[in-house]
This record gives sequence, C-alpha cells and structure tokens, in this order.
Amino acid sequence: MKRANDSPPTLADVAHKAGVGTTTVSRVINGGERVSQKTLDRVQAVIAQLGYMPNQAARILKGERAKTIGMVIPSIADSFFSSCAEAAQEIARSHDSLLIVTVTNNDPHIELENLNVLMRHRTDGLLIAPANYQSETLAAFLGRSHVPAVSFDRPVEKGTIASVLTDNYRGALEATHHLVEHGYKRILCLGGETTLYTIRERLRGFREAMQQAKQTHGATALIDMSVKDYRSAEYAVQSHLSGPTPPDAIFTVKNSTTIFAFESLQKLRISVPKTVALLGFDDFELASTLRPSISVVQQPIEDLGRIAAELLFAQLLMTEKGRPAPSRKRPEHVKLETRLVLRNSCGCTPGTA
Amino acid sequence: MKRANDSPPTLADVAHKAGVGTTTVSRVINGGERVSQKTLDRVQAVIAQLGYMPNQAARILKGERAKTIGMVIPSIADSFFSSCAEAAQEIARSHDSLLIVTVTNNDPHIELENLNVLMRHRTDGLLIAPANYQSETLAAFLGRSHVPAVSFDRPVEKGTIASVLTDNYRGALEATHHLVEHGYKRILCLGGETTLYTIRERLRGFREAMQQAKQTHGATALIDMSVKDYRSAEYAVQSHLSGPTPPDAIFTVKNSTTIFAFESLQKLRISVPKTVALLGFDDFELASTLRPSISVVQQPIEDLGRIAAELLFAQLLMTEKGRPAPSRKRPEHVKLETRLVLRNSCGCTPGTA
DNA sequence: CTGTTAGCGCCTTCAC
DNA sequence: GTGAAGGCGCTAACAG
Repeated sequence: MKRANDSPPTLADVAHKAGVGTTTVSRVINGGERVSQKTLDRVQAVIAQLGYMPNQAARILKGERAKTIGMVIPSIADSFFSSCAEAAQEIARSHDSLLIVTVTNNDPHIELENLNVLMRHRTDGLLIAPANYQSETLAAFLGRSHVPAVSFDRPVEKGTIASVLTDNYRGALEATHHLVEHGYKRILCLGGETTLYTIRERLRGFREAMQQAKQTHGATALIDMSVKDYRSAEYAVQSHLSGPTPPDAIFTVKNSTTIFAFESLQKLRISVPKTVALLGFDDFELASTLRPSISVVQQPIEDLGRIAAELLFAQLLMTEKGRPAPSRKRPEHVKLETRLVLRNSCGCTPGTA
Repeated sequence: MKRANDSPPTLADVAHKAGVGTTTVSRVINGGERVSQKTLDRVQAVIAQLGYMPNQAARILKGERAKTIGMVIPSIADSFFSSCAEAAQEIARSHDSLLIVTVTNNDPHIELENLNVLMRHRTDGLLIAPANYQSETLAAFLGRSHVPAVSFDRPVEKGTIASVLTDNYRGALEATHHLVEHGYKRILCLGGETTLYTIRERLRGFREAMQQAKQTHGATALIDMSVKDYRSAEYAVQSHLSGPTPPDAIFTVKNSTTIFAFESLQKLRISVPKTVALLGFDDFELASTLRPSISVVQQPIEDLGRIAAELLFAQLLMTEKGRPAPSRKRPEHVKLETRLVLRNSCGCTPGTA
C-alpha cells in the first residue's frame, strides 16, 4: 500500500478513491460549486468513508486565513481574564476560528516570547492585555508585524492599535464621590501594582475626586499602595486603623485588594461600615453574599473581551474585502462605562438584604 | 520589487539577501550545525534585520509537530476549568507548545464540532473534559483519529484513552461520614446535573456512606437533585426545611450548589450550622471568609490540568522516539485524592476563626 | 463541469 | 561547509 494507514488521508487520496481530480475534491469541500450532483455525492461519500479532513496547515501555506487568533493575557486562572477569554472564544467560534490563549504573568519578556510564537503560527489576529502599556518594544513589535491587533483592559500607548478599555478613571472618580457624599472625611485608597495601567487610572480618579472633596467637604485623601498579598493588606489595614487619625472609609483599587482588606477587617473585628466603610473596584462572585455585602465598581468584563474580538474580526474582514490598501482609518478606541453597585459596606442599605 | 513588502519574509528571502542557499538558512534556524561561524553570523544578522520567523504551517506540512495541543472544556469562565487550563498551558509552554482552548457548554454536538476543527489544525494532542462520559460517538472519534488524547475531570468510558480524575466517590463518602460523625441524623444531598460523571460519583459516595450510617447511626438519607440555579436552590432549601421532618445537615454536590444553598439559608435566616449544617463538594474562593466559613471537599484542581498535560506530552515523546509501534502500553488512569477542609459550617470549630 | 499543473515555505536527501 | 531539487497537502489559474 502506498500510504501508511495511520496518517490522515489527503485530498489526493480522496480524489484517487473517488476516481476524480483533486480540483473536484477541493471544490466539494469548499462549498461544492460547479460540481455535478452525482460526483458531489460520490466524493462526499468517499470523504465520509475515509474520515478525511482538510489539512489546515496546507491551506495556511497557500495564503489562506489560519482561522486562528491569539490571545495574550496575564493569567487564565484570573476570573477577570478568563471571562474575557470566554467571550472572545465565543466570537472567534462564530467566525469559525480558534482561540489560542497564552499567559504572560505580566512579564514583558514572556509576553514578547508568546507573541513570537504566535507569529510563527501565523495567527490571523491578536488580542492582547499588555503587561506594560508604555512599552515601546511592544508597540514596535505590533507595528512591524502586520497582524491586526486589538488591546483590551490596557492600551498600548506608543502604538496605534485599537483598544477596548474600561473607563477606570471615571469609575474611581464616581466611587470616591460616593464615599464623600456619605460624609466620610478621611478616605484611604488601598492597593498595589502601581505599574499597571488600570491601577494608575483608578488612582488618578481617586485623586481627582479627593482634590475636589478637599475644597467642598474638607475631606482628606490617604494613599497606601503597598498591598501585594494578604499579609501586606492586613499590615496596612492594621497600621492605618490603629493610628491616631484613622480613615473612616477605604477605597480598594482592585478585586483581590478588596477581599484582602475585608478579610483583614473581619479578622481584626473592625466593624464595616460602622467603623470604616469599604468600597472596591471590581465586582466579585460573593460580594453580595458576604456580611456586610460589599459595594463595588462593576465593569462590563465580558464586553471587554467580546468587543475586542469583534473589533478584531471587523479588521480582518476589512483587509480581506477591501484592496490590501489598509484604508488608513485610525484605529478605534472603545471606552466602556462602569457601574456603581451599592451594597452595604459603603454605608448604604439597599433593598432588604 | 518581487515580494509584497507586507507579507512576512520567507526563508528564501533570507537566503537571497544573505547570499547563501536555503539549506544553509534552514540549518541556521535549526541549531546552526554544520555552518561556518562566518556565514552563521551573517545569516543571523539578516534574519534579525528582516524580522524573519519560520512559518509553522510549512513545518507542519512537512510532517513536523504542530507544537499545539487542543483543550476541550465545558467553559473557560468557570474557575475550575480555567485553573486546569492555566496549569495545562504552563506545561504546554514548557514543551514549547501552544494551547488552543475550545468550549463546549457540555453540549456533545458542539464538542464534536470543536474536535473536528482541532483535527483540521492537526494539533499534536488533545486534553478533554468530555460532555458525556458515556458517549460512544466520542470514544469512536477519539479511537479513530490517531491523535494522543487524555481526558481529565471526567473519563471517556467506552474508549481506551488515558484519564486524570478526582476520586469523587471517596471524597463524597468521607464528607458524608464526617457529617454522620457529627451526629446529624437526616442528611440531605442537594444538587443537579445528574448526567455528569462527577456528580454521579459524588452521589454514589453519599449513598454508600448513608447506607452504612443507616445501620450504625440510624441516619436517614434525603436526596434532591433538582437544583439548577439560585431559584431552584432556594425552593429546595425552603421546602425541605419547612417540612415536618427537616434535614439537620446538607451535603451539596458542587460548587455553585453550595453557594446557592448558603445564600438561600442566609436569606431565610436559617442558622448554620445550628439549625442545619452545610458541607459542600469543591472549594471556592471565599469559602473561608463567609460567616460561617464553609467546610468543603477540596480537589487538587491544578493537578488535574497539569498531570493531564504531562501525560499527554509523555505520550507525544513516546511516539516520537520509539518506533511508530505504539507499544500498546495500556493507557494510564490517574486518580487524585480529595481533602476534607473543615471550617465552621459543618459544626466544627477549627482554630480561632 | 472537470482535470492538469504550478507553487505556498520549509526541510531533507543527495551531490559537490 | 554548502547548494540544488523534490515534495508535504492544498488551491487557483488555466485548459479542455
């Protein structure tokens, strides 16, 4: 026999067995245009019998779409990014494409490595939450490789790629305003990882709000960005609250910080919101089940992933239809709104819990 | 100019520009054996200058590894599977491979579709948490396609592929025993999705434990597998607890059921564990932060993904080295142990909370 | 409607 | 140490 019978059958195998030319088989598997019903049936029968599947690699080599997009994120286990990934996967699927997920741990070096691998595989496009939004290396890389890319959650400042971001600044601004309106005078902003775009924006929003509140309400801003894990959170909470002029409200800039802070407060038996109020950026699964329930700034996570993917495929269809001339339309920059979800920890008493 | 300057440079481009043959360039990018230092340097310079990257599709076509493995799971957003995915991704990365994640929503039809797409892309191997562990279609598909596959979390009963599973039966058995030893007499098993392998195994464990407890402790088993969402959970909890002979303990068979049950109990102001104890299968992020903290059966989630991936790559290296003769070693079946994490909701009082 | 043919980019004998 | 040539599986001209 000619072929090892464990290697997948090829188009030629099908053609041979069906007694037709390769072109005909090719036509059959690509919609069956310009093929007589009779041959079509016969060929399809052979395909089914042999369990033939087109070799995507060969198609890619011929210059077709790889039907694959790459996603570069800090972590999959993080529910934020896994939700984005799921949304993107869904869009990819609807475009008959696969999603390759790579994780960077926020390490720019690993990120670049991942991008390289993805380029080798000739993915049609890239979805990326950059480790370092100010990196020129990344911007240059993305600019050089002519692969459509969309950043999400974080921008790529130096470059010109499309982005889908949450309005972190405004979300933090509004959250802080809310605390101020509750009458809290000494508001502590708690967090870490200040190199991240999202954190900086949130901090900026907090600062701006407090700047205003200083005038209007005589409120004072406290900032402690030393929180990295539970230990540092507990230390921070304890030291701030046992000081001479403790905060009466805490604004946590991210998910995990909120949780750490709450756990610390709980452990130290500090009453929330009586002694200190708590309001966090980013919702999380049991925020409404904890006692007190935690007020948060909620962002439209799935939308981030979904819209980023949609933008990417829009670009792909663009460059497919239109003449290779990339029609220099400036890249889209979508900014999504947050929603302030008021529960009990900020001092509100919505509904009847 | 010959080539459109926006299409990636090819090996031939490099060869031409460096004034050498393609063979030489090929050697350079594959380790640089049998190439003089001088040409090596020159070629590498050109490669860097052109930003050349080998086209993986061409390599695949030549019969090389795709350096890609496919993962087929019910959902990415689910923290259980995203953790598995992250672990698998890490192993893949360490083997210089990419991970393609596809999601099935536990729909066997979508699952098969995903598998087909993955086959087209000639992934080197498959990691799968089958939607239906009893499916003959799936088993047949996996058997026919000669791609190494490892199932995890759930087996593929009819086939002969390797698997990495949690010992759900024993985990549930021990958990139930624990409740019995607390002295609870009427224990309710609460859950849903009884078609899933994991659920069935847990239910089996519960039944077995209660069977024994009936004799030894005079305990009674109650079973309600009607829980699908929060509403059904609340309904179930309410009706059971308001009945004439309410349960004094609840064993929830999965993550989300545990949470729904807890939320229901909280809403109905039913004291835990005083009025009813609660013990759930599967740990979750804030289980120890809730009040009372929730006792759970913890499974080694990351290990599932990691070991499954390791097994897969072991198979890959196998078939690479050894003669194509697949050495008919029977597939490995790894079973991982659970851990009973005792917190407050079952009636225990570990540490000082 | 259908078949023949020429590559896509790479690796791999085989000569030099 | 180096190069030329063939072919992996597929599609897209071109013939017929």
